[in-house]
Amino acid sequence: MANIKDVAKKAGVGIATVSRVINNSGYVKSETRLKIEKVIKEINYMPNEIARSMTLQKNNIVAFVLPNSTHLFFGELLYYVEEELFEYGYKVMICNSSEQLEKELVYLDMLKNNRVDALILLTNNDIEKYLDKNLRVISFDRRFEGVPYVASDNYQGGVMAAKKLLELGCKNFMFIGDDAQGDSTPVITEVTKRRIGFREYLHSVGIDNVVNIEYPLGNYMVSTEEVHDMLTGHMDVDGIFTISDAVAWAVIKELEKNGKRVPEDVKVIGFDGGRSFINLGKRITSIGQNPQLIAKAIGESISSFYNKSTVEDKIIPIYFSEGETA
Amino acid sequence: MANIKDVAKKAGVGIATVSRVINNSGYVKSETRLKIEKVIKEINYMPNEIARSMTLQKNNIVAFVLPNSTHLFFGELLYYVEEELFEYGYKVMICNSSEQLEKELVYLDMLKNNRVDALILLTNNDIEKYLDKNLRVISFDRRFEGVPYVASDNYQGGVMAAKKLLELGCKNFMFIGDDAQGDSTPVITEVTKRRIGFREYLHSVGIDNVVNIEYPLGNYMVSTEEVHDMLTGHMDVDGIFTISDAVAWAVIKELEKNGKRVPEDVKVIGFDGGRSFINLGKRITSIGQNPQLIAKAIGESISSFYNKSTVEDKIIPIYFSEGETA
DNA sequence: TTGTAAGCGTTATCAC
DNA sequence: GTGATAACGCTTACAA
Repeated sequence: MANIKDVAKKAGVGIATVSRVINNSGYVKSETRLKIEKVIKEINYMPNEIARSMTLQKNNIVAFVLPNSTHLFFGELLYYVEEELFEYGYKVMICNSSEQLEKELVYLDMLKNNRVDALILLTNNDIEKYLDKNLRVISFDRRFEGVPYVASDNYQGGVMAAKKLLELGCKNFMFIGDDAQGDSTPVITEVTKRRIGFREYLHSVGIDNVVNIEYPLGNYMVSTEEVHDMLTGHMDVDGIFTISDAVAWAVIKELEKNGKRVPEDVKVIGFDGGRSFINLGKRITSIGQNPQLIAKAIGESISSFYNKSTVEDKIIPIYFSEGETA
Repeated sequence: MANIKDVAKKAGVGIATVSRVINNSGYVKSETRLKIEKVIKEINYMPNEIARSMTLQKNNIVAFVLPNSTHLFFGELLYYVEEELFEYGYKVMICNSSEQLEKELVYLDMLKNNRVDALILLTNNDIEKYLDKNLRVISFDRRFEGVPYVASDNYQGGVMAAKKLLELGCKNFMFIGDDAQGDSTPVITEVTKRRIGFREYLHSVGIDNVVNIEYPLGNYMVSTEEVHDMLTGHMDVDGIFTISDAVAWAVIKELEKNGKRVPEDVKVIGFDGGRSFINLGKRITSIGQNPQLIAKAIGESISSFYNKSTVEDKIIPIYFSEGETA
């Protein structure tokens, strides 16, 4: 493979001049430039990016660590993050951690190794002790001391769901979502705020008997049996808010199996935006997260690492997504 | 950040010795090794991977170029590819090309740039003229002259679907899938073999009046209107084989809208494995592709680039996936 | 404007 | 066993 020396020799110039031409930097007589460009084409020269990273101490690669890219919402987010960062000239390395701290740490090391310029971290693990504030890490949906984060406005999402169910005349409420209460190391994720917003709003209008279902953190899907157990003894609820559309869907199926009509008898609101479930026959009413806006925020944050001294936290608005289940 | 020189100085040895310790290569007195390891821990040294890539001319990054990672099957494939290559020590860079040749070429350049060691290419574009056989490219589901490929046994998949529908007593057959016949540059993808296998098997048992529906290549989903048009005038068919589960699902919905019962009146077999549609209420009967096996094959091929002179093409077996639509 | 040379942090060759 | 030193291919002072 041809290198910069070959070009310089063949064009009868120094390598510095070739470098100036490639990078459009400094002064080059247009005559010389033309000659060099001709040679570059002739011998089909391409600058070696590894060598470039070496000198520049930057490789324009960002790693996105997430539990599982086949999860509906995460997959969408990955898609938009890649699209957005591409505009900035960054390439995205993907890491499906399967929630394993060990695999997450491998990528954290890659950041320290200079193999990637920044890390987007989407995790429920207790990774705090491995992070420090001068690492270029963006956290999504989770707060770590000193690490900039991006999150949807989960609290308002909860409030919005509560308001909507009230508006529709519901009387008996239920929230279903994962939580860390049962864990040995309790972690407060941003996601928890969906529950908090929901319950606090209901509390503010004098409703306190909300049925609260919690299952272990990080289970992105629930099984039929689990849903069955969750609903057992609570067949009187008529307004359910779930932590995700995937869970909402499972709940709706179980309700219908038990002879309940959705939304006539029970109204169900999910979370994420209902997009991925369009083909399910019934479109889920949902609080929508906007992966495109989130990706944009992440892109800005990453580019801020190199342009600003501080990177701001960002809260992304959610929206109400009309559907057929509430 | 500490480098190898710092370690050497602090340990009172040469950098070559440190390098030997890090890489476990060559002879090092165990006493010296201990001393060096101690220093490495003390100053928290990590070898700079960019520099290493520089000398080794290898960076252990593979780019996976695919149309869209949110497509159900592609997303699964991406997941397993990442998992499999991780075992080999490779990291995966993702590129959603959105079918744009332009974006695919950016990644092809990265391969020539040394930014990635190999490329996994999943495309319907006419990228042939940009490829050459000494590039480390693996193609999935598409054959390019001189480029090793991995594909499911699409032909047998078509045969399997035909046999099954016959076995179930179907008389009037239909195939729905994309194809390049209408394109300016006709491209034969491996996927086309699903159609060929299906039709050839039916032909071999004397059935030639198979209704053949084709739509433009690369549309991974079809709209309600398109499906409506496809079925118009063909309400007598009772055995349908579609190019993907996503299309199968759209077809089933349209059939039911027209008062047909599936599978009682019409039997439908999709392609991909029906996994992603488990929650749809009805599980699609399907010819399954095994993303895990495919990923394994891709991993082997990529590692062969560095160990063998030739990389073999690989055809991955498909399987029949029992469902409720045939 | 242009070229020489130092430096980026490794690995690997080759004397000692 | 070990340590200089030459690559690897680029960017960027600094000198000319």
